[in-house]
Amino acid sequence: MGVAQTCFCFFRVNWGAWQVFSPPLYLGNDVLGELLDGGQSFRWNQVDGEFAVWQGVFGRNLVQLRLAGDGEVEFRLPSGRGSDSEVQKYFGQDQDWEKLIDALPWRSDLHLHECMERFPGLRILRQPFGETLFSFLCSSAKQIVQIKQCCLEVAQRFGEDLGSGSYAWPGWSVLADVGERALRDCKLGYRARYVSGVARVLSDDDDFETRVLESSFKHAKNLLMELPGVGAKVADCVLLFGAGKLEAFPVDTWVTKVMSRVYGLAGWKAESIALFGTAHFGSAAGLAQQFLFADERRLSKKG
DNA sequence: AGGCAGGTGGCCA
DNA sequence: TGGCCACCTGCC
Repeated sequence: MGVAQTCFCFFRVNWGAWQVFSPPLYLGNDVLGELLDGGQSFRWNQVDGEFAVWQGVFGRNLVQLRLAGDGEVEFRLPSGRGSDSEVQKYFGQDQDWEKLIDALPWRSDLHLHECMERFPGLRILRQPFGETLFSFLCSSAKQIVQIKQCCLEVAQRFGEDLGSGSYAWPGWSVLADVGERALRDCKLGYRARYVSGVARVLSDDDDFETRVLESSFKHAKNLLMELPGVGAKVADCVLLFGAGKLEAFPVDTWVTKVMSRVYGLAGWKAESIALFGTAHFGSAAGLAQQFLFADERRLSKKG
């Protein structure tokens, strides 16, 4: 429960009409929740009092989402603001997910197959690069709820007010200016030093993102890991969720658990598991990772 | 009430 | 290379 939910001083948004995606996007309620609020993005929340409406932010876009009766996903933007095509891109509509899914080794990997059937339609969001890097810098030794709080707090204090209690991510140059102390006040703890350091580097380097996008996976990962606070895990998350490099295989505690229990990799180092992941699951290893991850969290919640 | 959390970087053998 | 520990702090 952040400040945005309890304060009614924000301006109301005049929403445009509900629209569908092209090609159409069908998801179950739980899969939609997993997609928006399952650790890829930290910027989505269910709207108070409006059953099954999600509201989120990326870039300067404020978006609402809902499921029609037949399971088709619909979205809307504030009238006259935001970009339909950016929403389409964010949801990966330029990718052939059926083909990517089919290319995963589900025929020979029973566990993967079961995870995929439990979360039909799950995909990888294509989030803006900078804010993806920012969120995962905040993620170390934090749980999803806390990461969300940090992202909200920073946006609220330093980002543009988009209305309806939502705020844009402020960008590196603003973060470089506000300094480490102010970031600590946003509950970032020791991560404030990392964010501040990265902000100082990237606010002076306009084509870092371009270099990452244009580099091979391995080179891009090395580029990211030169930044303070970016190790292998954060680099993989940024490449997967914020740079469209689907071969990235982030290894966190959940993935470590599945890989040791199901794939016999107990005792392996995270980096070795990541190499195994890319080798075993192939060029869309990150998509496989997302299925395994979602299922592992489901198991832990069930108790 | 206190341990622990979706990691990183630095130091030691 | 491999292992251990400090780093912050709010939530379960």
